[in-house]
Amino acid sequence: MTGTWSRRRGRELVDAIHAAALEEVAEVGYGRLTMDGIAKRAETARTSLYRRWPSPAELLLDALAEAHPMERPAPGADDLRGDLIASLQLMVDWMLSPAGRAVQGIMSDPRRDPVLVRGLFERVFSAHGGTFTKTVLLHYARHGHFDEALVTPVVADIGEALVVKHAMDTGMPGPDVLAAIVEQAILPAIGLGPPRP
Amino acid sequence: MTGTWSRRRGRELVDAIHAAALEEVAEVGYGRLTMDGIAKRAETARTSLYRRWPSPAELLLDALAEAHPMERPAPGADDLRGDLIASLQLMVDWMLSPAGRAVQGIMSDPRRDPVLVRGLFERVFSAHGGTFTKTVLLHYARHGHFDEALVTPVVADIGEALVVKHAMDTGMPGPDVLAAIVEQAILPAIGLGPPRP
DNA sequence: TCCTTAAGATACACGTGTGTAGCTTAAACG
DNA sequence: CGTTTAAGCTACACACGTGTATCTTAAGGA
Repeated sequence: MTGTWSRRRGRELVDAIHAAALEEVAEVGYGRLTMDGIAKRAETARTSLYRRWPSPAELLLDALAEAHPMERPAPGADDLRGDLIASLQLMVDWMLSPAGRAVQGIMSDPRRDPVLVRGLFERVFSAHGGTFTKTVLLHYARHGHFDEALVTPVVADIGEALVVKHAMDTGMPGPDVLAAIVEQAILPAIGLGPPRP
Repeated sequence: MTGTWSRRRGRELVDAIHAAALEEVAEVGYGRLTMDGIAKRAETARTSLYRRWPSPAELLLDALAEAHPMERPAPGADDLRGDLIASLQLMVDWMLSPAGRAVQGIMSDPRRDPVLVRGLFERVFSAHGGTFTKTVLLHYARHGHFDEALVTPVVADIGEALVVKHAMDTGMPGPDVLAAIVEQAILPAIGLGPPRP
């Protein structure tokens, strides 16, 4: 164009394309993800994309593989309620991140690729010790705060499920809602809740 | 074409188009919903669609407006657990119906139309007395089984949230999972659960 | 039966995405 | 500095969806 100008190459370019792919899928959804859209967003030529990836799906998988992994909950010693809230806050933060929004875009598509989904589960979730609240719950159960047998698959999902539903219905839950979820749903399920004090 | 053949008209044709629209959005998602796709699935000409609707969104809204409404939970007198399971089963049935699958296709799209979503909420959900489990919970609370104040927005969402999450992760929950959700998550939240018997 | 309605079919110009080819030229490296 | 690499650009043929126009013809009512 006019005046001075620089041409991106290698890592720098690839990173820009990865970022563009994550933004694109978060905004338009996996269903509308196109090479063209990613290229335009990354301000590069479509041909540069085809030189490296054969399809938007492969490109996106690459982008997610290089995205920052989500933080892991680090439960303390004696604040189950606080640590549960913190772990849900971690989840909310991740859902708001580019990678998190991209994963939502993929997971919610009726035509989501099973292979891609399995890869996501293994890399993003399982590899990091399961769900957010589960880590915290198991920690406190093993430290004798309650019976570990109470942490069933259903109970381990309560927090995440309510956060996702709230995000779908009303938007991302704030700290007050997270506290309500912990107090009114999770803690009662392990026998430590407000009902019947 | 060859031999005898009939041409659909009026209601018959409109119904076929409606059905096609619901199937289409359930299969390809709201993001990939096109007049062309609906027309092909309904085995009619695209021009016949444009004569009645200006866009896939309007067509879909019409289709949902005419779809069978979901059944309402009918709580009995003395089986809270059973009635909660039944209400969740109702939800699962609805999610598997054409209209239910269509609504999922809409709700999960990053570019979902706020107007369309509000319309859905008012017509499909609110008009029928709120969420599935909430109806049952309020019924039993008002009959003195527990304090109505315990039925907070969060508590009223527990069942639905877990059903949706399970459907996303693993597929539609079976009766055993529904029972686990009721016993391990909903009942404890209103002080009637297994923990601390 | 005749006549009005509207479904079906075809065609069009347009826009957008695909995947490939070929060229130019900036960046990186010896 | 000169050479190699690969990013940027343009063009192409193709496929698909859009929205409109036009014509034929089956269906259903007067």
